[in-house]
Amino acid sequence: MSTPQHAKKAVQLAERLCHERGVRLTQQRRDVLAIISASTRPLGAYDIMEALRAKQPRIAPPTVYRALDFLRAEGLIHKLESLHAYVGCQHPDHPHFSQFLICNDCGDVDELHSAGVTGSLDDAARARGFTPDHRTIEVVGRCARCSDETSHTK
Amino acid sequence: MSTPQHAKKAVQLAERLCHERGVRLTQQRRDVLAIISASTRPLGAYDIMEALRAKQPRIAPPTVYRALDFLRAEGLIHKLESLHAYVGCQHPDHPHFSQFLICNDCGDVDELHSAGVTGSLDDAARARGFTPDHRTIEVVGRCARCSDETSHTK
DNA sequence: GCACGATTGTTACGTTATAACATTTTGGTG
DNA sequence: CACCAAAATGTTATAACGTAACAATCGTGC
Repeated sequence: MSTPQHAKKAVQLAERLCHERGVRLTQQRRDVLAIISASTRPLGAYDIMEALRAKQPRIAPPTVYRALDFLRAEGLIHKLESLHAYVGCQHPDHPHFSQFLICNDCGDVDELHSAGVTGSLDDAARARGFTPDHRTIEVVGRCARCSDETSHTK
Repeated sequence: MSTPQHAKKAVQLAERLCHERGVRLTQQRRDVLAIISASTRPLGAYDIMEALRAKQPRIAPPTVYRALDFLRAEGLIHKLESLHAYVGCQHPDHPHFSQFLICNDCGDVDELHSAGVTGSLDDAARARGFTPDHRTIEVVGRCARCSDETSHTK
């Protein structure tokens, strides 16, 4: 799912989107996005900082968090609250609400965009007079691949 | 919503449930539950520790986290991942999946139990071959009361 | 009483995140 | 081009959240 090619594509798409939006995808931000996009797993901020240090040995936490804030604001990455970790967005080119399936076994994350989930949640919220702004929807469990592995006798 | 009476009732109910389940609601655990139940707001672990120190000045973090772990395992409290904070459970007497509405303005939290939300989320997950275990569903926005306040001219 | 598991105490540390202020870079304007 | 203002980054320090590891104590059943 996440390969060097995938990372390159993600960065190229981000370049285009940021240009269209009149915001600056600086080298730092590009680097952070590339690191996240190249990973098959969610990365913590300090993991990202480690990776950045290959290029810039003196990087400090605020630099990383600022890049993460920017990328999140532009919808280029998502934060998984239940893991304190970050993943690339699968569809950064249009606004959407996501749900995440996080596998306990292999650590892989799948990003969903179920209109039914968002709809029923927003309905339930509005029934209480609540106006939704940001949604955090994460499911921890076991992915299809890992379920298959254990259903076969090893 | 959360008053001293409410806190007392929550503790009494917890007493009964723990007794039925054959687990021990010790003084520490009772104190932590009482502190959380008496608050109108989600409390961080260190907030709780501060409150405990009124009785026991030498409390350290592990003590608090152990009590929180117990109370969560028994379904007596919930953790709000997006706030790193804890709230009392509204319906500890039967197992359920919750969704939380978190007001950006006043900080109040409302606990929902929408079968529609859980159902559509689990459906979406299973459609990907994913087996759900634990769910984190939190909505940040503006509650009814705070919306009312600003719609009236001040 | 005593043996055992459960609970709590204690010390130290790991991880995640931000405040505050200095410096540099960038893009527009005269 | 030189200058300015805003944006971005650097830097230092610290806040906030959470756990590992081991010792001491408590509680219950035998």
